[in-house]
Parts: sequence; structure tokens; C-alpha cells
Amino acid sequence: MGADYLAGPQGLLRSINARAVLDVIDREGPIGRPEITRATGLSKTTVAQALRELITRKVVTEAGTDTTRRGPAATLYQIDPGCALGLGVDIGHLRIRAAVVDAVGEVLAQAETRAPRRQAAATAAAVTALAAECAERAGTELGAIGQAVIGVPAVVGRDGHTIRRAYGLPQGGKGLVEAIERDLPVPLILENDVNLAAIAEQRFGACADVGDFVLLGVGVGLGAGVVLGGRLHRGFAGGAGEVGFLPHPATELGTEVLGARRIAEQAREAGIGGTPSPRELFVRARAGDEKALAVVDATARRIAHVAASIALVIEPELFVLGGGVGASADLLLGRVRHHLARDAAPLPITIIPSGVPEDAVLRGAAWLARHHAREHAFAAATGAGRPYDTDPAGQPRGSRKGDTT
Amino acid sequence: MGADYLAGPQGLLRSINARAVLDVIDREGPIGRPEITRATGLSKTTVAQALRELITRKVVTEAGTDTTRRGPAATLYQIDPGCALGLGVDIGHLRIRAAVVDAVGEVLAQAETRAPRRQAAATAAAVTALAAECAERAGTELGAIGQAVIGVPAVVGRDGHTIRRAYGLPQGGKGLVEAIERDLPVPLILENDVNLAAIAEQRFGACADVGDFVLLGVGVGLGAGVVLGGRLHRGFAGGAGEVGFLPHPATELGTEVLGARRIAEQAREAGIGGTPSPRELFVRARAGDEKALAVVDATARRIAHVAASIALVIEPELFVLGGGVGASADLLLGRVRHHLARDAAPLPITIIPSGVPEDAVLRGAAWLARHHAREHAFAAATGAGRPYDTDPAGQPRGSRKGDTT
DNA sequence: CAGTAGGTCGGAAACTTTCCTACTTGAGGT
DNA sequence: ACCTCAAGTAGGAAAGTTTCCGACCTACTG
Repeated sequence: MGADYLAGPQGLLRSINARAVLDVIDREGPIGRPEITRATGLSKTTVAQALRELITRKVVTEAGTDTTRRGPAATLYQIDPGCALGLGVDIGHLRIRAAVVDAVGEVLAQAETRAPRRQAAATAAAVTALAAECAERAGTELGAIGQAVIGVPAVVGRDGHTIRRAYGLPQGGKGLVEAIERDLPVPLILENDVNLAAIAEQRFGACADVGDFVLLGVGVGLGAGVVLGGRLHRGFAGGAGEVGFLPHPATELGTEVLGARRIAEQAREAGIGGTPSPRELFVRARAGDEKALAVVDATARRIAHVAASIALVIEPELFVLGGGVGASADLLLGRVRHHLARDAAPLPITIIPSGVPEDAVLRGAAWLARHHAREHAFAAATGAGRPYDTDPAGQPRGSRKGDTT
Repeated sequence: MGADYLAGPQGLLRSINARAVLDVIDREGPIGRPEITRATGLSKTTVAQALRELITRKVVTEAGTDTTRRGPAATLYQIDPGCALGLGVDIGHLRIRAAVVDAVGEVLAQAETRAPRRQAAATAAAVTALAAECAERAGTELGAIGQAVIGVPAVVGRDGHTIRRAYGLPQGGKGLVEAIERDLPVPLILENDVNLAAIAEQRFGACADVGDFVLLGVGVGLGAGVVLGGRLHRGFAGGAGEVGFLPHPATELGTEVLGARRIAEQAREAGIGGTPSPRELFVRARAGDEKALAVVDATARRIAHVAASIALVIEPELFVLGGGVGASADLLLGRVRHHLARDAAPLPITIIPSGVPEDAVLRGAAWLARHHAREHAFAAATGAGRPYDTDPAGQPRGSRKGDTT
């Protein structure tokens, strides 16, 4: 319980150096020993010792030789892909998807199924079934997976186990988490879906080197994934980024600014009959339908307002337009920028389309699961884990037991 | 340019341990050697060695003895107050204040003067004169001060040297920074005044153990100091927290939500003649003046809206009401809470009065200056500085030359 | 007398330097 | 075309240095 001042015996130095070697190998892909020596600044003796240790601990493996230079071939080293497996799950409105990835990010298996609409228990069963299927297809078993991350359309508490405002889940998600935790023998945490999309954007998309950005997820509702200083900002109770209810000149506080429901309502107001789906509306707009275009423009205006509000609070470097409706960036983006220029000219707002058009939530979940699984394996292998915290997404792997330490 | 992987020789371990000892001494005040041993987990041999080094480096001094236990008296150690001096300056609308603090936070000297209204050059001269006066009264000279932090009513860029939107400064602050940097022989950075108030709140006020909070500074304008994860969030270009322009049901984007100007306008609308100052208005309201109370209530409503908007974006643990008008918390707070409960009931918003009623900006500036000066001195003394970054306020001490590395 | 503070010494752990061997390439000579 | 040798590289081992820790010792105070 005592505060940790990070002081210790020589063993600490060994941990630090082992971790440094591991990080270099992770970052520079297959890499030879002399280069590791250069990159870390350590002596080759120390690097050799660390490598021996990491190999016996099974987090690093040899990966062929490098014969580009003259002289004897240098042995190459890489992260052992099998040292940590992650399971990502995306519980969407229509489908549930799952994927198993290895320690280097390779997708070993992926599967999906239709989302049950009525019973939370059915959703839980679908998740565990998908997970089992993925594990089998990946040639492993669930017990070997180090971490599972499940993306849900809900606010997830800091502990990663409690959900609120799960309007998009059967029975409001009641009992869902408990059922999955009971039946899935994998350390598990939940995460808000838009947050995971933001992580995907950071790792695979347009925000690789952007420290502060906000992903605007326009789907059934409007949400934002807030990344500050390279790490996801969840808020005190996980409710950061719930920007769908931001005040707006045309709405009172507490009214949803945007989302499928809101778009449908606007369609009615615009005199469009038959309550078409947002997808249908965008198809019509792309075809030139004036009324549909008006709805799109209104949507863009609201997005611009939300972005401006966010910018005034945290001033991110970049906004990214993502989510289901966000995929229609070709139609929306120009109009959003137009409204920004008109109504919020002095604000330095840059907004770009998502760089992860497909499966953003699933990929983010898989990435996060892989990250936590790796962190755990690396910490075990290097003896202490990284004392200097660079964890991009906080929060360690949740246990299955509710240990409220 | 190469990425730094924090690996190194045994000397690194020495640095780490020296830093750990230093941190314990800093935190636990005068403390004996055996207790340092317990707190750090190091052996007494190592602690003794580290102490010798820190004392010869002049960052630690002996501070009497502890005779509470039986046996020989234990020597006590403390941070050498003189090892780092900081200069804090608050350039306010009416007054300019400055203070010199030592490494343990003791205020050695403080001075103030009326703020020039016309010329930025006069403001700069006033600042340097105040600084010189403070240094002299503190029994030192400007060259001995390790860091100066100047709080300004403006947006300050990440470099700590460029200011924008300095409406509250003579000539919009044009040439101010350059003049001060030319004449003040101290490493210097600027900081937004509300941000400094937030730091004061974190260090001396109500938010000592709160990781995420927002200080709402209600003064001539409305600004927010955003602290996330224990560190100030400045935004990409230093513009985070400019919440005075947040959209609001009654205002268009780009209109100032709140501030002295706005309050005066509301007073006119409420039928109050003579354009009283906000301070006067609050005096009347406290006396029971109905019209003044109406203005106060409208102000509270706007604060509530701004807080709700911020909460939807970042969901801080706590809001603090500060700034000039914020000092009238007794009148405002209840009404703000009322409006929050009515309009933003589902949001978990806690708002409390400031715990730093006096000189918040100045104290924050002094704290930050002291912090940077200390960090510099400690890094020099321990050989490497802290590799594990816990810096609460980012950004090292700016140089006087504009080195855009 | 017992418990505590502080110092010293030898041992253990970890990193670095230096030296050595083995291997591959490429240039130049036969 | 083949051989030889110099240069450059990879890997390993031994000696040396730095740092930390445990144990022992002395001195002091209730």
C-alpha cells in the first residue's frame, strides 16, 4: 500500500534494460543484436545476456539471419508471436464480431454472427460461442488467451466491468457482463465502442503520431473518443465523450443532438415520407435528392457545432469523422468544414475522414486486448514490468473475480 | 534524435535511487535516515551514500535532530530551501503582482503595483521592476532565480512564449513578451492565468488528490483550467479551456457566454441603471436587491450550462468555482447547483467553491516557477533527472533565446 | 541493559571494456 | 578462373568497475 518510489537493487536495472531491449525489438521488427546494442546504448554483453533471458522466458524468438552486411550472418530477433494472445469483440447493433490476434498483431481468426435483439443472456451466449469458435480456428484454446476486450455501445466504468446507458443492448445490458464473465474463461474488460474506434484510429488510422485528437463517431447516436497525450481519456466514471447531448442553439440540454433517431426526425421535418434509414437517406443525397441533401446539411451543421464545443474545451490537434454515418465522409466532410468556417472561424479545427473504414471497433478491441496481454507477458518476462509508465490506454487486465482492491 | 529507451549503466540506478531519496525527503519534510531507508526500501548504506551526494550537491541540508526515540539522536534532512528559487508574476487587469519563493514553497518576498493601461512597454517595465524589487527584498539577485512564470490573461502557446487573444493586456500584449525577455535575466515562461489558478487549486486548494478537475474562472471573461490525470491540459495550441465561447441555447457560437461585459449587458436587460460593476451587482444581490439577484441567477444558469458542456466532453471528477466573480461563491453556488439539477440531472457534476480565495494566479505562478526550478536543480543533482515522468505541468523551463529545436 | 543511529568491510550483482575467434566479402594477384 | 589476403562484422569470454546489500561494530541515550 505504501507509495512506490521506484528504488531498488541492481535487479531493477536488469529489468529496465531487459524492457528496453524488448521495446526495441518490438518497434524495429526483426532486428539484429548489434543494432539493438546501438539503439539501447547498452553494451553488447548486456544485450546478449538480456536476449538469453528473454528467449528462455519465451517472449522473444530468433527470426532468421541478416546477411546484408559482410562478415558472419547476424541472428535476427523478434517478439514471439505466440507469447500473448488477445481476443477482441465488438457487440454492435446488428452484428457481433470477434477476432483473436497474436502478440505481433496478426489476426489469427475472425468470426461474426447476428446480434440477438431480445435477451441479454442470448447476447452473452453468442459472445462466448464466437470466442470459442475463434479460439478453435486460431488453433488454440480460450485458456491460452491473455486478455479479452469487449466493445459495447454503452458507458463503461473505470473498472471495465460496469456498464451504464446501454440503450443499444438487449435489456439495457442487464446481466450481460456477469453472464459473459461467468462463461468466458479469459481475463476480461469492457470498453466503450467509440473509444475503441479511437484506439483503432490511433494505431491503424490517421492519428498515428497525433497526441491529442477526437474521434467523432456518428452512428445510432453521437459519441466521441477522446485521446489526450496519446492516451484514451475516459473521464471520472467513463462518461467522457458523451457529446451527443451537448447544448446547441437549437436544442435544450438533455436533448440528443444527433444520431439515427435525430436524423429520422429531421427527415420528417424536411418532408420526406416513409421514414427512410440514415443509410438510405445518404444514398438519396448522393443521388442528388434535394430534401435528403438538406437533412445531410443539417447533420453536418450539428457535427460542426459539437466539434466546435469540444475544441473550446480541450482543443485537440485533430478531429476524425468516423462511425457508421461517418463513413459517408464524402458527403459530410465538406459541409462540416463549411459550417465550421462560417460559425467557428477563429477556432483552429481540422477535421478529416477516418483512416480505418472497416471494423474500427473490432480492430480497436483486438489491439487493446493484445496490448494488455502483451504488457502482462512482458512484465512477467522482464521481472518487473515497466516502472516508467507509457501505457497508452491505462487500466490493467481485469480479473474475473470482482476484486475491488 | 534517436528515441530514448531508458537503458543504461549502473549510474542510472544511482540516479534513480538518489531521486527516490530526494522525493521522500521532499514529501515527508524533515526526516531521519532510518525512515528514509524504510520508505524507499533501500539499504541504509545506499541511503547514506545518496545523502552524502545530495548534500555535496547542495540540494539537501541537515535540519536538526530527532530525539523522540531512545538511543543516539537521528540527524534530520530536508530539501535545501535555497537550492532553487522561483519567481511568480500575475499580470492582472488592475494590478501586477510578483513573488519570490524558495524551494520549499516559502514566500521570500512579494510586491505589487498598479497595472499600466496603455503601453505594453510600461507593463514590461513594471514586471521587471517588481521582479528586481522582490529579488532584493528576498536577499538575492535575479540571476540566482531558476525560473520565472508569468500569468497573463491570454492564450499562451505550447512554447510558453507566444500569446494570443490578449484582450486584457495593453496593446493586446504586443511586444510584451519580447520586452520582458530582453530585460529579465531569468529563464521565463508564460502561462494562462486561469491555468495557474487551477494549479494553485491543485496544490493549495480543494483538489489536492483529485486527478481530473476543472477550475471555472469567472472574471472579466470566463475561462476554464483543465487538469486531467493530475496534469494541466493546455490543448494543441494552448487554447484548451476557452469555454467562454461555448454554444448555448440563448447564444450563437462565437458569442461570449459570460464575463463582466456580459453581466453588465444582463444588468441593463434587467432594468438596472447606471451600469454597475459586477462586484457592485453582487453586493446589491447579497443585500436582497431583486433585480441584481435576477442577474446573479442568470449568471449561475450560464455557468451551469458551461459546466454541463464540459462534463459531457471530459467528465471531470470535480468542478471548482474560482476567479474574481467566483469568489462570490456563497451567492452563486446554490443557484448553479439548482440549474444543474434541473437541466443536467443525469450528469454526475460536483461543483465546489475555490479553496484558494486569495491570489490564486500568483500562487499558481509561484508554484509552477518553483516546480520547474526545482526540477532543474534536482536533475542536475541526481545526474539524470527523473526518467519516469510524473511532471505535473509538462514543459521545461524556457530559455531566453528563441531556440526552436 | 536494551534499543537506536551511524559507520565500515566484504560479498554479490550487473554493466563495460578489452581481447579473441570465426566468418564473409571483395579486391587484387597468379 | 582460381587463390590469397585484408577488412569488416558477429559472437563470446575474461577482467575490471560500479553499485547495492548484509553483517558486524561502535557509540549514545532512556
